[in-house]
Amino acid sequence: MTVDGAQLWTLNQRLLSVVMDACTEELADLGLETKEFFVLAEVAASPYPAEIAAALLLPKASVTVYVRNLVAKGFIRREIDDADLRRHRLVLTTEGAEARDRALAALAAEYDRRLARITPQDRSELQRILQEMLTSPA
Amino acid sequence: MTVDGAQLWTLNQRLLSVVMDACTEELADLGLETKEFFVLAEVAASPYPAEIAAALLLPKASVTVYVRNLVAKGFIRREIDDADLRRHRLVLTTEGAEARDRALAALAAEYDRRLARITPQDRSELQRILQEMLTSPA
DNA sequence: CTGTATTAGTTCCAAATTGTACCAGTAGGC
DNA sequence: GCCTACTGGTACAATTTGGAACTAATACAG
Repeated sequence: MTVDGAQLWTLNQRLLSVVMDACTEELADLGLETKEFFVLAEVAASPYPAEIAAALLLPKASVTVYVRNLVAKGFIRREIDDADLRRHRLVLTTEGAEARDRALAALAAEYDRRLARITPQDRSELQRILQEMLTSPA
Repeated sequence: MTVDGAQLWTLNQRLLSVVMDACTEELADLGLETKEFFVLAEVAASPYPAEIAAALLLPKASVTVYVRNLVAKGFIRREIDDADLRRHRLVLTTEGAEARDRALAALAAEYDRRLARITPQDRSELQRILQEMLTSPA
């Protein structure tokens, strides 16, 4: 079971990498770097930089950079939080929401596509292991 | 379905990040940086730097760096490939194989543990979506 | 009120990452 | 053989990333 866990983890990891890599160009067309996209996609759920950093396990300093870029590109706006003047409440612009939705759609499409396209062995292995893991919870 | 694909991707992505993050310290105890671990775990399947770069979607220059570190730590050895003198055939040392196995075990344990521990909503959502995706292939 | 501790966000700069240019070796045409 | 095109790996420079120190604002004890 330990070995299977490792295989599962590896396969899953690889699948996500491949999907992300395949979408990099599409994201670039939308004007988004990979990391910027992660931040953009998180803004609605976590409207403050500190929250984003915690949610995405990114250093605060990095979030500062990505937020700056996203603001410069017009995808988000900073507003001062009246309740706490230290906070920068982040707001999606119309363009930002649209770019995010397109990006997520591209990612989802690629994910589905790849799952059907990875090596048959890898795929059935992934399916078997996920199934097993999900049907016999610890 | 597009939305679900995006949710699935996001949840999965987050789960893997959290697992990796949780294991970082354990890997460090084994003497491994995260990226180095990826390379170490790939050596058996892809014994040449160029193969590793292709498999892990890493730049060749980065693989050079990680391989150098792994060699310095005594986890792998470079051998010249008699059939092609440009190639560096990479060989796991005993210590390397052991470190890799320990690292994979740690990762697997953490993965199982986290799957049982993420937010109940997140978890059932993940389960539902994965199930759906896997039982109705495109 | 003050004083102390904590938090949000940024800046600074060292460290990690990676694009590009490079050299060595291989493959194949002629 | 020679020449050209290509591949494997590395080195160096330029960019990106992130730890630590910093400033501003809040919280809350006394």
